[in-house]
Amino acid sequence: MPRPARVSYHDIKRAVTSRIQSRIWPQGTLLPTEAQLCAEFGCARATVSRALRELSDQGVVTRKRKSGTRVAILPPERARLDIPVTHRTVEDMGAAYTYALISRAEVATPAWLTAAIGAQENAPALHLTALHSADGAPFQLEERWILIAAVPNVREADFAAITPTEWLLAEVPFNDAEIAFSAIPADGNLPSLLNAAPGAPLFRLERTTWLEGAPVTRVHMTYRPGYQMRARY
Amino acid sequence: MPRPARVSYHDIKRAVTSRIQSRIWPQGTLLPTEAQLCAEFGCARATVSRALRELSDQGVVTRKRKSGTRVAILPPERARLDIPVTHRTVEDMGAAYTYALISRAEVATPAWLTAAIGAQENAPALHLTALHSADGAPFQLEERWILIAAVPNVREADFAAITPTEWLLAEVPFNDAEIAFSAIPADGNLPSLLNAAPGAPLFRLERTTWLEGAPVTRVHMTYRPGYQMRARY
DNA sequence: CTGTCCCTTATGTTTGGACATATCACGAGA
DNA sequence: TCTCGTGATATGTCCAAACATAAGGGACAG
Repeated sequence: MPRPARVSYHDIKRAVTSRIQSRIWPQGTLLPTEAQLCAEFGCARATVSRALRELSDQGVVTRKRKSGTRVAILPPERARLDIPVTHRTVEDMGAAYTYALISRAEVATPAWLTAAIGAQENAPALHLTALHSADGAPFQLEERWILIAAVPNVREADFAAITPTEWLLAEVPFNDAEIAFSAIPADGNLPSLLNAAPGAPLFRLERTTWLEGAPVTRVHMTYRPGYQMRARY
Repeated sequence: MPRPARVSYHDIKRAVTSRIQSRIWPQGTLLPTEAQLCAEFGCARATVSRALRELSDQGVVTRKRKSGTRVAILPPERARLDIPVTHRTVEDMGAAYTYALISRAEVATPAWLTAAIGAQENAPALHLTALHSADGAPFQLEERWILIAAVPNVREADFAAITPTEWLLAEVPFNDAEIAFSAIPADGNLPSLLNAAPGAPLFRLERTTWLEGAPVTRVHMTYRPGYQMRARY
């Protein structure tokens, strides 16, 4: 098989993954050193290095100085999940997106929340609920707390005109976030707002974001009955 | 501010993210070219290039040949989710892990499945159900179909001794996978097996994997009531 | 036998240089 | 006016060389 005039790091990635998948290098195997590989492929060490670094980022191999590079044991099923803003999710389904603010109030952060995110007791927060709809049918209910200390100008934001998610993305940088997925029963005002049978299972995404270690906002996004969140990898 | 003798691509990443977060470069801004940046930081273009490439991988900036590098508009909320094998999930909770095979049978792939994953009609499959427990309490119910054509030696596998996930990870490479999360009601045998109230909301993860475009296996993993799947990013 | 020091080795990073390639912008020709 | 080329430009990739750094392993002393 003729090899291209110049060997790309893509070629090396392909060759290595192929040997791993065909069990030429079973899991746990120590693979040749960068120097050996670049001799084999006839390219610079930087090229091999980049290929192996990217495979390491993907979790296909693990690398350690001096020890060398090994085929990862139990590839840790790593999925990259893109969570677009609801606006886009709905439009990608080919539906018309509409948004309505349901409630807005300044409150003291509830105790369960301060404990969960590491905020000060009774820190003032803006509490919002909003409904995102697809073709007029309820799609997602958003319940959000924004810590006013973290974003003082949130008081001036007009959340009837722009969704909290989009306002925050535009106004507030954040370093760190945590998400959690769970299944919850439709209770409280969920059945009527999301057009669900009482007690019906609903998919919920919770996200908390921090800036420099200080909590900024927490959101609960509860989807309409039957919603599935998907990802490929 | 004194700068280190040699500038690392980490320094550049920090400097760039800092300018983005502090709104010196608001979203959509075209940032200086690599050549300009490496003049500013006093380093080689390859160093700037690596920094910007990694920021691009993280979704912080978007790059296009000739056009240049821009601060990403609406950073697409990209989460990397690590889904360890159940074995590890349970042990990471500090609980004792046990596993039991509940049923094993060769069946024709059900029609809804062939349609969903692109398999042949009535393709023979191995159908398994198994229960994963933490400290003796049901933790996750696994229901799996393995296409025998894709993995002929699955007939010899002893799934009483090893979990299907771990056997497959060790035996079968795969290129491509899709996962979906949803909330489902506890019905059928779920209430008794997972110790859930009938109709209670349960979190479910579905995963399908392919090898060279041919489906290999589909699994439904249903978690005990109240389970949350978490990720940081 | 055990702990310390040092040498070796494999990966990690930077450099300065070169060529490749996508694509924007502009100008000539239809 | 519109279309098609063509050059300029910013990113994409590769190279050869060098130094940095973590860590395994052996020599040596206690």
